[in-house]
Amino acid sequence: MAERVRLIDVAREAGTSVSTVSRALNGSDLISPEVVAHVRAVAGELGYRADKRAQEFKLGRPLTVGVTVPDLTNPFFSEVLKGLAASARAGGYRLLIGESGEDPAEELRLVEELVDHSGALVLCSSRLTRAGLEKALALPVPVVCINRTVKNAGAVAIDYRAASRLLLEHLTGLGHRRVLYVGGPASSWSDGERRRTLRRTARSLDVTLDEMDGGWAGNHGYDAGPTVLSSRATAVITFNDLVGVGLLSWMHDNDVDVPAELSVASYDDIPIAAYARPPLTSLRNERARLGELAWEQLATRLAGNDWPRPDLLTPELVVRASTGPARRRARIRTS
Amino acid sequence: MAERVRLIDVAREAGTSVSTVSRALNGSDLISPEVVAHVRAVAGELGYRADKRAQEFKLGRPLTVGVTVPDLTNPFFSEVLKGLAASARAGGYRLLIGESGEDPAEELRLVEELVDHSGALVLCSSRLTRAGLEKALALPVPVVCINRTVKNAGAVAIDYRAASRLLLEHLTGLGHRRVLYVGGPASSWSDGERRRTLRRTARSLDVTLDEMDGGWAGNHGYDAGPTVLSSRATAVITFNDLVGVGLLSWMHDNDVDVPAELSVASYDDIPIAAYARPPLTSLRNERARLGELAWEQLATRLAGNDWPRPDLLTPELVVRASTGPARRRARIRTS
DNA sequence: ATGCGGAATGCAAACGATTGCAACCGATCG
DNA sequence: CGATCGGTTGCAATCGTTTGCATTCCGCAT
Repeated sequence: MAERVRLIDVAREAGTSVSTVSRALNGSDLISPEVVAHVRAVAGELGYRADKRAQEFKLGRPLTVGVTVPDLTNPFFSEVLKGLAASARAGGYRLLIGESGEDPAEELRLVEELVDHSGALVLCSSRLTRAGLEKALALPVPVVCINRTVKNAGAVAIDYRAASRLLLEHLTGLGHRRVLYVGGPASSWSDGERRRTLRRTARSLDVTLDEMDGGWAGNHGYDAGPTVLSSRATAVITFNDLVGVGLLSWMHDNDVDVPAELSVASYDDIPIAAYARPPLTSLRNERARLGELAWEQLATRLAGNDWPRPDLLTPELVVRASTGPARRRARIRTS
Repeated sequence: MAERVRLIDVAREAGTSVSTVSRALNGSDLISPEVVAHVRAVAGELGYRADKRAQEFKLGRPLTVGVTVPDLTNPFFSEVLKGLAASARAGGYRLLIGESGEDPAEELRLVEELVDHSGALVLCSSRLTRAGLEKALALPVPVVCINRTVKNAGAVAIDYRAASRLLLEHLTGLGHRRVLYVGGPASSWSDGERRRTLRRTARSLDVTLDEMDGGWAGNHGYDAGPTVLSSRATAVITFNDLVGVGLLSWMHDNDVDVPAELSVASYDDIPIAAYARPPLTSLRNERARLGELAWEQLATRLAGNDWPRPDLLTPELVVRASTGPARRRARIRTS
């Protein structure tokens, strides 16, 4: 923890003015090469580092992007952040990350705070209410939504219509006619989309779709076990892999044979899906790409152009051992 | 995206000077209550938001903490971040998060960048080389290390000595005399600590400890399967749960009965450990608390005091079905 | 009436950097 | 030999906010 060196210190030491130092360091062509070399040398010696706060303040544009995510520990969001961080960094921007804890009110507070420090906002799987979202979009910075489509803002999302179709076609192909969806958090837009598209596709495929409420974590899936077992569905689709793995775990504990007695499939294909027993059939999506695309939209906008059209990412079905042919008759077991 | 409102705009509209507006908004007692009310009203109407960049610049202290983590998608780090973010936020600070991708050189670059924007640094499970760390500590901001002890800096860590003892005592209690450790990333200080303390404890418990190199993710554990199986150990300790789950998965695929033929235990107890089959015996640690403590150290230091002594968090062994009595004789199977 | 004190307010100087413009230099040209 | 010019350099203003100090205004005591 040494003392902070300022431009004026370098100037004094180098025997020039601050303007000269500034120009030398920033590579202006108005300065003679020898002076540049000298100043650079002195600056290096003194360990000068520009005060970015002063710099950004003077230049007027914050090189920071504020990001909100519902939950940092969810692998889906971590990977989106990974992609976003890498792209933003390449573009000279940094990420200010805030976690809302799946709470719409907290997310709004977060947004208000982040905007004060950022030149742009990325809302990842925003749990904001309609009104909250309007408020966010009225802020004096560009906003991109990931996994939530809105007007007058950037938007990148998973193509849930395609996703749901892939899942249901896979299951009907295995002979399933009755499918249960174990839902996610009520405030999640993507849960809504999953339900909507599942319903619609189920209708067109002549599949009966049951729905139940769930959540986003492993325990939500585990706890759903009894209800799932007592339902008449032969296949289950869970909100995400964490829920799916939790459900598989309950089935294992209760000696339900997956997939012989029940098929389980899910969205997202996070790494552990492959290591679940049985390995979980899931929809792979390029989450990191989602972050990259969000940045691209933002970059376009920051360059002064209009918002590009929303990006939609089509997932890919990864079939594993958790799904199999529908059993022929009703389950005999008494739960 | 509206126009930016500045103090001077509010002042003009309210018919006062900027100083009055500033004082009114910041709650100085030098201003008459009516004026305060009026100014507040006008500011609200105009939608004034202070330019934090200018504010922090003027006040001279950056209210931002830079954090590096090796990998955002690792649940261990996510939870540390969660705890850190919450505490820092409560203290009026924000987090600037950077991901090094497990790469020491990249982490150093990251540190250099973060420090320009932050008033303090937290290095989470730093992969920095000794020299890199020295460099970081020489920076003009206070630095806290999580899971890596250093002098002249803040430090909070898991008590790996206690951790390793808990694991080995559990295993010896089950009759295991030969244990294999599947290691983590070479650049990880905590892997070094785990090895060191395991060796030491093994000696004192008269257990034979074998070691092999591994990594930090599920596939590292899965890939370690053949080597593990062909070893003479009856129990395995993995670097972390991700590796452990991967290993369990391989054992399942290859019909090795865990824990009858082989016991598996691990560090960290991330949520999925409980949902693995069999559920994984692991060491629970309060990762979020690690983040909170890091903040507390930082806060003490920022308040002008000396660094407090390092915090050590003692983990707790969660025994699950992946560990059991040692088998009596050498394995017969041919891998 | 004058002076004085306290409360409320405004003026102006910072913070550390960037940058338009003026000033300066030596050399070249008329 | 003085004016001019291109190439360097320094002066000073500026970004939006905070804050020490001066100023104003009031009432009240002398």
